[in-house]
Amino acid sequence: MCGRASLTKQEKELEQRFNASFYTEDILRYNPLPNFNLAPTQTHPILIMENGKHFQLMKWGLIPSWAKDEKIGSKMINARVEGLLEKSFFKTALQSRRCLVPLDGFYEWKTIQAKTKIPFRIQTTNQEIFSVAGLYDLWKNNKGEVIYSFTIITLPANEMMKKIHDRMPAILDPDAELLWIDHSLSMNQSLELLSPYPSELMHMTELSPLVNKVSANGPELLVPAKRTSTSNTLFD
DNA sequence: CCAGACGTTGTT
DNA sequence: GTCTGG
DNA sequence: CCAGACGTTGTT
DNA sequence: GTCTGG
Repeated sequence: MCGRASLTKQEKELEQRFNASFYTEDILRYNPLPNFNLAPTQTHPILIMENGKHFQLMKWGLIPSWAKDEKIGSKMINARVEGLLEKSFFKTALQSRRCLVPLDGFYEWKTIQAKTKIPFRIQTTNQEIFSVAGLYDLWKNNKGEVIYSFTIITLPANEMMKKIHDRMPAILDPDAELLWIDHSLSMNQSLELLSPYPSELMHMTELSPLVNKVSANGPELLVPAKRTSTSNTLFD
């Protein structure tokens, strides 16, 4: 699964990386970056291809347009790639509402025992911004305000990720990013772009439990955990 | 046809 | 909205 | 994902 | 235990 992430860069860096721009009013009203602890329901800049490439602020957790209540969104933070074509929940989004989720890391917790979990930060080896394949939708609340929301597609874990978890987010090869949000692709063509990112191009760092708290959000979260006597048995 | 669901994860 | 179940 | 709350009534 | 909030 993928339930927490980071994008520790500024808006300007994001604009340069994707050659796309923010809406000025979004930046004035919100201040989404940098974010050291992106959690479900929080607002994140998402890249879409509507009237040109631009970043749209969206809440993490897909709220389908027909939902009566936005609460469903906080559960719909991931979509398994294996089920995308079979589930009405996601199928229409896969057809016409694909998006890129820019991140520079994500967090996973390795379960040691029922009540013991250790957080890890996973990055690409170049430590740069990468894109995760996502889906989005628009939902109207009872005031008539439009709420954008997104979900992150997950794949079976690659060899590196298997050490801590059996799923991983669908990180896209940079060459596949623009295709993923291209409207001319069929659903099947878009699915062909999704494959586990190579273990050799990723690396992970054990963190302290500071990151557990959603309210914690600063560079101190990224400091690697001090090795302890239990650490040596983590991957048995 | 209509009615009702629509999701993932982890844990047991 | 769209799919599944009956 | 984890952390934290989980409720109703009447009165001001 | 289960749901909500972030």
